[in-house]
Amino acid sequence: MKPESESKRKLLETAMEMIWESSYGSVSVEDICVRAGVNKGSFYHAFKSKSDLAVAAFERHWEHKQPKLDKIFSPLVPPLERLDNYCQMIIDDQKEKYASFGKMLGCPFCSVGCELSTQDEKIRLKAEEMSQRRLRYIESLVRDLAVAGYIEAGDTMELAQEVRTYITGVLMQAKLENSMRRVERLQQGIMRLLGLKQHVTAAA
Amino acid sequence: MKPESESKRKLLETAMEMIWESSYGSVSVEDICVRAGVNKGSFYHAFKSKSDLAVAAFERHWEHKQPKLDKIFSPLVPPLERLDNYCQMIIDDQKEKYASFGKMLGCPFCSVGCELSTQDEKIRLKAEEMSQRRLRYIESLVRDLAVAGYIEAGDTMELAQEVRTYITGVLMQAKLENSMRRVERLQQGIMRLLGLKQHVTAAA
DNA sequence: CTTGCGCTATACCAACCAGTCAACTAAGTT
DNA sequence: AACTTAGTTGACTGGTTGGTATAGCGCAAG
Repeated sequence: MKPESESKRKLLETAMEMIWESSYGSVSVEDICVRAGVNKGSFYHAFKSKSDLAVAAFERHWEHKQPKLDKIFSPLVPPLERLDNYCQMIIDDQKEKYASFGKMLGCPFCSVGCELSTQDEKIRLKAEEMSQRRLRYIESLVRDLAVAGYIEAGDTMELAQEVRTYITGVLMQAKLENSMRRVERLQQGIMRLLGLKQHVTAAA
Repeated sequence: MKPESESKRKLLETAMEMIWESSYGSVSVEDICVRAGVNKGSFYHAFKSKSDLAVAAFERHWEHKQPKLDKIFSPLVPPLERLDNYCQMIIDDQKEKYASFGKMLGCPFCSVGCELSTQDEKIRLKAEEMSQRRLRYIESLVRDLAVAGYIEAGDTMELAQEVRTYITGVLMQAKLENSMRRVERLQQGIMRLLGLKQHVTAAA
C-alpha cells in the first residue's frame, strides 16, 4: 500500500476544518489550497473535484472519530454509562469547537449534508451513510438498555432512530442559536425520549 | 401605506422558493432576477443586498404561514387535536414540496439558518427568531396538555423546547435521507417525548 | 545514466459573482 | 410647466470561481 501523500492528508484535514467552520459553498478550492499550503495542481491531482474532496473528507473525519465511539459504546461498559459518556463526548466536542472558533459549529455531516442534499447526490449519500453509522451505535445502546430492563422493550429500532433524530435536532438548534444550552441538556432529552427516569451518575 | 411594488413581491416569493429548493450559496442574485422577471437594477433598488433579501423573504414566508398556525393552535381546539393537526400540516407541507420538486426540502429557516449561521449574523438571528416563534405555539400546546392532565406538569417550557428540537431534527433528517419516512412518524416521536400514550384520533 | 512516474508548480481560462451606475420613465404635487 | 419621487433598465466593474494545461521536479527501478 502506498502511503497517502502528505498533501492529500493536509488537504483532507484543512478542508474538513474550513467547511465545518463556514460552509461548503463559501469555501473555495483556492482557499483550501492556500491554508493547506498546497498548490492547485496538487489538489486536482489528488481529487477529481471539490465535491469529491468533501466526500473524502467526510470519510476521513469519521475514521478519526470511530475509535472513540468504539470505546464509548463497548459492550463491556454498562449501557447507562455508555449513554452518559456519549453525551459527554458530544458536549466536549462542541465545547472545544466553540472555544477555538468562537461559535457553535454543530454536526459537520448534518450541516453540509443539509446544505447540499438537494444539489449533490454523492454528498447527500455520504452524509446519510455517516448518519447511519451513528445510528448503529445508538441501536446497540437502546437494545442493551431494553435487555437490561431500563426501558420498555418495544420497537427498539424505531426508538433508536428517534434518539438519533433528536440528537440531530439538538446540534442543529445549538448551531442556530449559537449556544451550548441545548447541548448541555442533551442527555435529559434523550432520557425523556427513552422513558428513562433521570438518574444520578456515580462519580467516575 | 404604500402598496409594496410588484417587483419586490415577486422577488421575495421567487427567492424563497429558489433558496429553499437548493441553497443560499448556490442561487445567485442573477438567477433570482431572471426567474422573477425583474432586472438587476430593480433588485438593488428594492434590497440593499442578497443577505437582506433573504431576511425579508424569511419574514414574508412566515407571514404567509402564520394564519394557518393561528388556526391550528387556536385555544378553542382541544390540545390533542392541535397536536394532530400540527403534525398533519407539517406532513402535508413536506409532501407537497416533495411532489413539486421531486425531493425533500425540510424546513427552510433551519436549512438556510444552518448554512449561514456561522457566516451571516443577521440571517442567523432571523432564523433563530423564526424558531422562537414556532416555539411559542408549541409552548402553549404543551402547557394546555399539562393543564388538561394529559402530561405531567413538570417544566413545560423545557419540554416545549425539546419538542421543537425534535421537530427540527425530523425535518433535517428527512431532508438528509430524502424521504418522508421520518416525517410520517413525527407525531409518534413527539408523543413519546411528551410521555403521552399513543391515542387513536376520532375520524374528522 | 536514463527512462518512467507520482507529484508539484504556475499560468491560464471561460464563466460567473455581487454589487454599481447613470440614464430613463411614469405618476403625482405644487 | 417645473419639480419630486418611485421605480426601471441593462451595461459595466473588479474580482472570484472550479477546473485545465503543461512544464518541471525528485526519486526509484532497470
